[in-house]
Amino acid sequence: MRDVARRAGVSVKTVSNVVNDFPHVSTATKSRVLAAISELGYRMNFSARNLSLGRTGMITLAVPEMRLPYFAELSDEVIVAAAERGYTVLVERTGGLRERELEVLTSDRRRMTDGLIFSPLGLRPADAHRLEVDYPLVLLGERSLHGSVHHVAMGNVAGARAVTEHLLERGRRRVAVIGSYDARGAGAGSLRTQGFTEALAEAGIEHDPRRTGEAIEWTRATGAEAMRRVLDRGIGVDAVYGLNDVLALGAMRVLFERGLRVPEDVAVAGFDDIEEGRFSCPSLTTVQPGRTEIARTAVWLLVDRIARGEPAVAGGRELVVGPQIITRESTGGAVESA
Amino acid sequence: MRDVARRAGVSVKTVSNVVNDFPHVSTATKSRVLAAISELGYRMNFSARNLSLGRTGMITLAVPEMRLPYFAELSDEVIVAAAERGYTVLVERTGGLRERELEVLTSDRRRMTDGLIFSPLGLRPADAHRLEVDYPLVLLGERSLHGSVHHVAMGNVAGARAVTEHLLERGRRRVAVIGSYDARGAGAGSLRTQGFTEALAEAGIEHDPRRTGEAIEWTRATGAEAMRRVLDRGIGVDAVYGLNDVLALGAMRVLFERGLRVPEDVAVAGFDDIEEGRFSCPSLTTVQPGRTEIARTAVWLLVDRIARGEPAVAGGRELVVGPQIITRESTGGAVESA
DNA sequence: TTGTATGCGTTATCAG
DNA sequence: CTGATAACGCATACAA
Repeated sequence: MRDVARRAGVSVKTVSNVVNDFPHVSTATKSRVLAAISELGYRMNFSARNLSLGRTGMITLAVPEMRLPYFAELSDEVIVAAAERGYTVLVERTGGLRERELEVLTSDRRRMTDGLIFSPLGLRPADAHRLEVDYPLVLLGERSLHGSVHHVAMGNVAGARAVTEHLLERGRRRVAVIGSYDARGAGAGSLRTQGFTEALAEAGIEHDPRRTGEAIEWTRATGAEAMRRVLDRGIGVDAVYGLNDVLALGAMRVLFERGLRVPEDVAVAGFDDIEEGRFSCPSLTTVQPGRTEIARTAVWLLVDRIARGEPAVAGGRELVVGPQIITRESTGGAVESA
Repeated sequence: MRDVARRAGVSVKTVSNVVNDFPHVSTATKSRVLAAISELGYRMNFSARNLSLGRTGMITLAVPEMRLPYFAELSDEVIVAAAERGYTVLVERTGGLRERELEVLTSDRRRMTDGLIFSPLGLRPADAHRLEVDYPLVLLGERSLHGSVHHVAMGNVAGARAVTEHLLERGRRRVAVIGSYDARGAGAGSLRTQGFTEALAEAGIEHDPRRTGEAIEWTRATGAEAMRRVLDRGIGVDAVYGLNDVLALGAMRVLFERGLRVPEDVAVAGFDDIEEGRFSCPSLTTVQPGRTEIARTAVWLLVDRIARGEPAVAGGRELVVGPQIITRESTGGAVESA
């Protein structure tokens, strides 16, 4: 930049003004500077700018794994939303492990960016105080672990309720649930289980715990295993609710292997509305949690907080995005959209 | 850091030495400095370090879209491999658009990181010279667009050949191909088409172009559309080769809708070995391109080049990772592993 | 082994 | 509207 200044016969400050498109620059000097810039092939040094500005124009997105379709699709949305606001996204992979999640919150690497959008999975309620960080933070995806942190939640309970009710309306009474009870009590698992339980209770149905297939990780493989365990107990099942779509798809795979027809013998529903479920055979009834809105809202909240330089621990807002049930072939096709 | 130095009664330099774990520091002063650091809650400023060092410890990964399972799984692997080498990954989303891809190569944002791992999709051979950049660059996934750039390729032709031969060995003769011919000639599409064509030719079979379903984008939806077009031409089809797995799964969905059984009526195979194909109904025969090895190799090549500060345009190496065919239910189950 | 001085490339301040 | 100069926080000679 100094070279450019010399070549254009102006000061460094003026070059900076031109580069940053500041208002008070005469057209003449501006074009002279621009000429010098292109002649010298000058490119700005971001590290220097970051140091001077105290900001980096990057935000961190911390998710369990990219290979989980929900997080892949979410990341896409976050990256797009961030780009709209002029931010680039640094991805941290936690594997859903509590250790790694705590590490991300305090790591040095995190400090390279202006803020964090964090989708915790392994964190327990007892870890809530660890979320009182001194940088902009927005939590994603489940119930607030800590009231003072911005948080964009999905309607886990409502969605789970609605989809369970849908199964019951289809005349199913022996509904298996695939996933984890998540005894920690704050995660999506327990909330979705809660919605499921509530719907059953309301219909006067008692859930037989033998129809619960637990799964710590939420993958197709663990969903399949959980489904096998339930079926192997020899208890009748006429519907399966997967706590998310990949679990449901894993379960569906096992039903296929055992020669059970979906939805004739067993209806299947999931949660997340990943694209895969629109093309599975049969296509999967699910809950659309409002992923796009969640991502956009999270980015906006974070960028706002960054812009106004607020301390992160001040008045966190909890925004809940409404879920929408999408009925497809796996429960017998469209009936209603609640 | 100055505060820490003052508090510990040493110089800034000494603090820096401690933080960076330099050898020649006495244990006494070291512990005194560490104490001061924790008392003051000091954290290093990365922007400053980056400015001084001229490196950032970040690399950029440019992919079309995260929601495409292949790239989601690839990203996961790259992130893990980068972490092993102490690097963090910044994700750029190109959408597979040529414009965006060219932009990524020269953008200011790119300059925030030490190097680029780039999976081009829209770039044409004519754009090859645009790859002569002055920073460490590693290309991913297809044939070399430019000889002087490091490049990790998969065995597209060999894999496509093998999987087509597998279909032919199963007695199929009317094989449809779903995807794009990619007339630009350098992309995975044309290479995989080439392998397909070669295998047919070797078996003395002439490919009827009416059995080609083109698709610019490679998604489940475009795969389904392409399959529909082929079937609607009324020409017989006893096998389908999707140029990648999501295309094949989209095609399989259409076969399902039309009441065609897989593999009895129509055998189906894909390319990529995404996890989804292991759990689809039926499970999908495919080509495992060596994703993990590709990601690891790319990261190592890039980090090496960064470490030794070589100009990017010097002697690019092309490494080809061998593909492996994986036979599953969609072609009638395991027969051989080539 | 540790301190001092200087540079990294930008932005901000405050004159002019 | 523009220029000189001081931060920004750390690393790296080189000196002690």
